[in-house]
Amino acid sequence: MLKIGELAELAGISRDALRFYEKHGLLTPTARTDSGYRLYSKSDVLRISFILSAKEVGFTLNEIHQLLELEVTKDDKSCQDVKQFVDNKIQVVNQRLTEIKKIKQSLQTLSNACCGGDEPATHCTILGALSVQNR
Amino acid sequence: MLKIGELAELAGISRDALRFYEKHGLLTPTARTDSGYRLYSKSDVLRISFILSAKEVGFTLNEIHQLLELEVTKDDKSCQDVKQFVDNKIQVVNQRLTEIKKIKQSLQTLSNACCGGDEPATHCTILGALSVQNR
DNA sequence: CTTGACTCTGGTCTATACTCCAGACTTTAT
DNA sequence: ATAAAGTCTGGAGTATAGACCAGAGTCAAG
Repeated sequence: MLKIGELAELAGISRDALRFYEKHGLLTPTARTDSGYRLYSKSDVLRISFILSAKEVGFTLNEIHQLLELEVTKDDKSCQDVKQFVDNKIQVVNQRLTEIKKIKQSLQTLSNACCGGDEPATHCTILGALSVQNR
Repeated sequence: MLKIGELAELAGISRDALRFYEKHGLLTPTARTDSGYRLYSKSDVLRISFILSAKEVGFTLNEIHQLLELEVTKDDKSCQDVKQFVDNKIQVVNQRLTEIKKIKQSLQTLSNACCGGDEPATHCTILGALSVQNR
């Protein structure tokens, strides 16, 4: 079991952020010491890593909450509901995937066009690379 | 040339958002009418679409600004600088790509495990699907 | 030539996602 | 045993990304 500072360091975020997530129902420590210190288990570590991954790619804490909520409420829901919700999210993720690939493509094009040498970058036209192929 | 309302509708955002982007140096309309109305050109449309794509996948307006800044400052910079900056961003994008693929994988696993029928979703264990394979 | 829709600037307000105290208690190291 | 480091709760403050509003000017249609 990890104390808050240890998990914070492991996850690369602040203690305050962990308390913030707890306050908003995203991650409740598995246990507390008698003196009230938060204790995080292995599964808490996995959970926080999911939260951070999801955040990284642009989900809001609210959306992440909904995703995690599924676990808690699944007994009260039909398979149908869960599947629908999840398939919906998959669509969102797919869209995001498409966008990010485009952006990568743009940056790659720019990088390739750019010789990398010492001279001014006048002909390394980023907007040519960036905007043309979006949407 | 488009007026602000027209571009707003086209891009699917608010007029206020467009003014906000302008205020923060992301998108200055190509021209103004004599009376001060903003006029947006075709390239402004491309630019806004890039901004929105980038935002969609989790870049902050600040990061987007940096990306677009490249275009403006490229004459003062060496190819080397530009290439370095861009290659750096590509790394970030790659990371994001990895994260989002993991999340998609997780959701997909969950969706597959879920029969989609009428019964309670007890065995559609999202955390099993979600957390195990992250990071 | 007026009415309604649109735009302007400037300002205040809001939600999200934290960060940063303060004051008190707990744990750890020497 | 005591000092330093860590943790607790509660509350205030901050940055981002806009939304919303007021009062005034502009434009297009009938």
